[in-house]
Amino acid sequence: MNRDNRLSSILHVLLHMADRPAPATSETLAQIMQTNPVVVRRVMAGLRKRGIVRSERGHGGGWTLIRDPADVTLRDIYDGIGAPPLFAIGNRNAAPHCAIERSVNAVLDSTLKAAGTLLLKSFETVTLAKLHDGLRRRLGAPPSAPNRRRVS
Amino acid sequence: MNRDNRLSSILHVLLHMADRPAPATSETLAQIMQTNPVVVRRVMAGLRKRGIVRSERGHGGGWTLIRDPADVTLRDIYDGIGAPPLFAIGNRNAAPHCAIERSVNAVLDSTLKAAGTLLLKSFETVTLAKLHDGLRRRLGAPPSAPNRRRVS
DNA sequence: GATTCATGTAACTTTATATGTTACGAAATA
DNA sequence: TATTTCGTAACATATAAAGTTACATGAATC
Repeated sequence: MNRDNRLSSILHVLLHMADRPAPATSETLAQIMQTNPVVVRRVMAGLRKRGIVRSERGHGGGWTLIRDPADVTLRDIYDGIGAPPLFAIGNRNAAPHCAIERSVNAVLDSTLKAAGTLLLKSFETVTLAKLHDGLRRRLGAPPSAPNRRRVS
Repeated sequence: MNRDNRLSSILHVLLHMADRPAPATSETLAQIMQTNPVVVRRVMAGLRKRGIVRSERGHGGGWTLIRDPADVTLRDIYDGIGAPPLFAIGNRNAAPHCAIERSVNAVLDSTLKAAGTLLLKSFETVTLAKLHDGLRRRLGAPPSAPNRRRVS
């Protein structure tokens, strides 16, 4: 199975955006993500719908983070990319005829659902600001100030 | 991403095996799983290595559950199929050059790892016997007796 | 208003991986 | 020896993420 990397990719990009004067073009962000600008637009479109970023067209256009990094959680971003499946394992048939299989599926589903709920809860505790400050400490840099210019 | 259904499938098959006089051929189990006998052998091979089932060749051969269903947990079966990835989400690059990306990856990894550990712990609490009795209650059937003949 | 820049999005291609299939060898029983 | 059944390599198919191309839309600059 191919892993869905959008959450990881977009987190990375958003942290770069928090360190830059807005707006950043899809082209610029694509270089950071090491991918194609269309992939950037596709994934950012979901965040725009949830009011996390804004896009502007034409000269000087691009993408801008429009919410306070302290208010944006990993959960918000996860929802922004469409809340894709969390687990790589699952049931074969959604509604099997065999009663034994239905019973197995029910147990597995509820187990996974409980684990997923916990994971999403932990996503809620991680904000962009925390990540931002956390990595600054790792890098030995001074505490963050929003939107100060800084080289990638 | 394609979901890995082996855990679900094999659980289903093992519960059928617990209800049958052993051994059951790959052909028979394939019909229960609605798949190909080779797929059955492939997945059962992992369980054999961990001493959960035994295989015999030739006339009257097939697969036999050789551990007490009360001692076989979901975790054992998960390990038996090779402990495949639990999550459908993950990092893009294992070892990125960008420090920000490394930091993001580290946070995401540790979050997923913690969730995975909890999930595996819950797998350890589910045994074949519990599933077996649980579904009997659902079906209104009498309490289980090991290896009693029963139609699929 | 024409040109350039940048997003919006549909359509298609590529890639990865789980699953399915074919083929044939090895071992056990009748 | 013939039949049954597993063991396994090799190949085919299906699905979904990611990548790419193409072109339309809108905004800023000239």
